[in-house]
Amino acid sequence: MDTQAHILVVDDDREIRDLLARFLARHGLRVTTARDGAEMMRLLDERRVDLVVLDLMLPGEDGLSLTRRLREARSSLPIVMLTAMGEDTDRIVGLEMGADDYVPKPFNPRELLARIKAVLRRVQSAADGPALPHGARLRFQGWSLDLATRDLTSPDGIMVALSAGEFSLLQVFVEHPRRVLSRDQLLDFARGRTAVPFDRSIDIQVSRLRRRLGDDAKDPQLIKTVRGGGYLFTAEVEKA
Amino acid sequence: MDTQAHILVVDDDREIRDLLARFLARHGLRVTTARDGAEMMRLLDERRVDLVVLDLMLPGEDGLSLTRRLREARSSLPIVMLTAMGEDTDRIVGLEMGADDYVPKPFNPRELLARIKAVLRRVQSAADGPALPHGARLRFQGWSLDLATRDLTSPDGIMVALSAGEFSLLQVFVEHPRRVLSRDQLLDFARGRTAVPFDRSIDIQVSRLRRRLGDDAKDPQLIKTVRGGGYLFTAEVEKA
DNA sequence: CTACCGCTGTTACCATCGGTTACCGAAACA
DNA sequence: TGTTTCGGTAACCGATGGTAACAGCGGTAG
Repeated sequence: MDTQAHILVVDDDREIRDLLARFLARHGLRVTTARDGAEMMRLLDERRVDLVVLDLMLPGEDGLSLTRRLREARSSLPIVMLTAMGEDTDRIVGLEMGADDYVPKPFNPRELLARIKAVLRRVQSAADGPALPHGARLRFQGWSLDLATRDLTSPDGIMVALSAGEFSLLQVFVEHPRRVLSRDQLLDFARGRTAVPFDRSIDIQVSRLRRRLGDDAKDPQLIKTVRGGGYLFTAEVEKA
Repeated sequence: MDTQAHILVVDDDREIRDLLARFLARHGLRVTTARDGAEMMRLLDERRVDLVVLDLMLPGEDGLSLTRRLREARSSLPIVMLTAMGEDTDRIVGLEMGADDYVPKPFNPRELLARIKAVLRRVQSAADGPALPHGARLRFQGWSLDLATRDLTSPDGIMVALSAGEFSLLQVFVEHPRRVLSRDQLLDFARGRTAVPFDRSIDIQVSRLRRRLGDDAKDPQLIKTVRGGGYLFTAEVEKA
């Protein structure tokens, strides 16, 4: 990870959350915590997350069900599961798990850290995991974006060249359409960093992206400005 | 593992097959499953398989008998056996029959993975690397690359000479298409070394490879630059 | 042994990208 | 209406990437 990897720890036990947050942060990871599945889902929507540490036993929806839902929604997001030691659970975990790895409780934080790093390394090293499927194109208002080849095609069929920064910003927009994204969120998703005090870099990139898309800031069709709030990608996005 | 090892899982329980297929695939292995001995034999005939995970209890011919037959037919093929818990006799017999390792049920997937990897390591260090399949040609955007003879043929049928370094870089690209590869990964895969501080050697080799492929860095069709990330081979690669 | 040649990495120079600063106009506020 | 705050973008500059030129190395021919 060129920047700090961002770990989301989901556990209902406050002590464990705090312990892990401190321990992992001390070892160079960015950590956010969530109490339950609902909070996890909300955070995943708002921040770029590189890996989830998920407790199997949670109030409300349990870890297994959440794992299944995550696999459907964000198939490639790595999951490390925390399981209680009983044989029953072990069996269930063994059978149902779609997690990338798991660690039995009570666990040694160092072991958890090692497994997190191993999973991150694996995900990052291209040796496994299928590539993006061919022709996984997204369409919006006549435009067409291929996430695998990073090609953008205009409504009249002309290929438009995007710089890396423009592409990643557009990717964030098409993956979160029709909702207001704050500058902080955009910076987090697109660049994996947080804003410094007078940070205008997102404004600039939005301006440049609008130009590529032929969008006029004074009468925007695709990217609307929400004063005091952020930006809004107004088009409907469909997979094709 | 320079290429993905291919594991054949033989078990009559569908849940276990699916669980293992997903778990092992997540950990960098290629997985095929079979329901019984007959299907296993058919698959072994059709594909290169590096290791078999074999359930002892199977409908029809049982695991022990299959192991014996495998040892006669394909003596060196590694076998990891799944045995019902507590049946000491089975384990002993299994090992005597020639399984390389066994894992008692109910098993911990991680333990199975560890044993599979251990066995693969063992056999791989014994006999290094299987030979390339003869005449395995890869095609992408009209180009054709023969991994065995290291010949590259252009869309108009002209043979293009590649230096050793250009070939190995191209090989890395065609084996990992449609994903962003960092300079570190490319250097690691293609040269087996890690980058030193101001290392530009990959940039240079990419530039030279682009020239061979007639690709323009300013409007690349095959190898795209991802600023701050690495390079991306955009073509779809098919085996022919 | 020597001269030559092709391959690979280093150096150096230039183009492009992306973030910062600065300035301006528009919107919100008083 | 005057003031303040926010957002758009031109202009600038450091960082990143492309590649020509060169140097070192090993292989090969004479």
